[in-house]
Amino acid sequence: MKPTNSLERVLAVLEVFSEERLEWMPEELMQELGYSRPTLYRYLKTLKDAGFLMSTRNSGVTLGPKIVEMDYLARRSDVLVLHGLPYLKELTGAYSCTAMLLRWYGNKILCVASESSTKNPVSSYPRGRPMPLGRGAIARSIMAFLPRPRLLPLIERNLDDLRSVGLGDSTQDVLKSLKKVRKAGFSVAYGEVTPGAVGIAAPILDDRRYPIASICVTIAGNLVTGAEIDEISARVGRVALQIAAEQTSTRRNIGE
Amino acid sequence: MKPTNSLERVLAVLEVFSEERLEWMPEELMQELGYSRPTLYRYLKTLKDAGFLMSTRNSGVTLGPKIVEMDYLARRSDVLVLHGLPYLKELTGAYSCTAMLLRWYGNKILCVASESSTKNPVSSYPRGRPMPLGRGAIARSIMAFLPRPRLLPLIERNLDDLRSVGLGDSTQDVLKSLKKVRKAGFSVAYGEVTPGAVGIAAPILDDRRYPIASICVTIAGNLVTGAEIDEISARVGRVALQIAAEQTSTRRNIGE
DNA sequence: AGGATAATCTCAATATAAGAGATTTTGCAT
DNA sequence: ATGCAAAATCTCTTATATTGAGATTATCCT
Repeated sequence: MKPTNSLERVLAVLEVFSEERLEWMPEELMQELGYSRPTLYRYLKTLKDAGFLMSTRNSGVTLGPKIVEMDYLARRSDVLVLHGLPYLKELTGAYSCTAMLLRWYGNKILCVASESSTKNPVSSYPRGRPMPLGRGAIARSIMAFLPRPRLLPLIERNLDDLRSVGLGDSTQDVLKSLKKVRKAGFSVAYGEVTPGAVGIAAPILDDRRYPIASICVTIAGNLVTGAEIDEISARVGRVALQIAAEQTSTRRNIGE
Repeated sequence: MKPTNSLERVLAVLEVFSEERLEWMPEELMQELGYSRPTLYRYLKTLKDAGFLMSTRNSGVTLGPKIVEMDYLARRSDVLVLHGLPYLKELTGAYSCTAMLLRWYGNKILCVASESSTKNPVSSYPRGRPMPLGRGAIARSIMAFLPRPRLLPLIERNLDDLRSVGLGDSTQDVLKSLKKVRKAGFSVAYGEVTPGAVGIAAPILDDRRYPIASICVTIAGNLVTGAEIDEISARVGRVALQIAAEQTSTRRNIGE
């Protein structure tokens, strides 16, 4: 995805920030993005004036306060979060666990809401943190419902991980495993992302049965029996359906 | 600030989202921003592809998942948050209260971190929520340290609010009240923002004594005596100085 | 299936981004 | 304070990308 117009080139500046690289110097950005000095500084000025970036002491730049403000608004406008939160609370009320809501966007799985009822959660992905694609119940719950052409390249790219968690050796085997998940409607993983943690996830599908998100309960493995996992799985699956139902019914009356 | 180039015009699309208006229809955006149909749709496509916006099922747009992801990164790169959080925990550990860290940017006071040690906090501004400028200990703690030319228009614009909380009837009176705050180094407010809540705030100044942020403790009024408020005030003031000392960062002010 | 609404495309006119290099401003040490 | 080096901005021309009216296609909803 190389930028083709100036709009995308400005936005590309924001794309370079990552967990590994939270601060950039102008020189580095020129290098990384291939922009000339005046151009880069023009972009930076625009982004800083809008609050998307701010300068640091050592003349570097980091993400700015406008982002913070917009995330607050995003929390309030995301129907998935709004509808889902009560269910997360319900689940954390029922079990000593962490319950999360994760969106499937681009090629990422992104946590958008997270609730915990345990002091030291075995695994707590906070809002905004992307999840790995190749391992864990969440990834599988989503992949299982992706259309083949979308799915295949993902499997190829993550085959090593998928193999290591026992999904199968070949693409075909993985597809077979995913078919089972599809049939069950949920997915369970034992310590794939965090050692000792059991993850139970169910996809949230839109009216075309395309996965838009996943709901997941993470619980310490030594706290639950197999029967309990079955019980929780069924419950998570039910909740996923309920959230999905509420999503598709969000219609608006025309004519305001 | 009317957009002068295409970069600012794209970003202006993101500016229209507010707590009152979380979702926009393309038609409305054309109207509001004055862009032609193809242009608006081009912008929307760019912003959606980058994840800054997403479409809703009624063909409207809302803020998208990229925002969520970037806020996660922003939390990890903001030295104010990183240095400040332990102090917030210290304060919520010592008192049954809410402790917050708020940035001064543009003409806004924006909460960037918030911790509570009480079940039902009397007032809990979450991260990302802007604070009113005319009332409350926080606003005053910052205004007291603004240079005159920057301060005067702010006072004029919020004179009604400032008057109603007893800061003075004229601009001159308000200036006098703020001078006292400046001398004390902190500010206390009784139920100005939330009825029954006492707010105690101290500014975080950069090396030029320009306010970049404020730290605030909010506590239920019926929980504290006057003496305790004095104690907390001194403590909040000390913490503000400590955080300021640790700031190796933001020297420049953003969004002038 | 059909009508209405939403989104995209075409293409000419024109405004406007980009960059090399000079210049100014700022940061920092003495 | 003073001066030096690094950082940021400016100038100005060229060429290119952006724009919008209107037509066209895709999508939604009954």
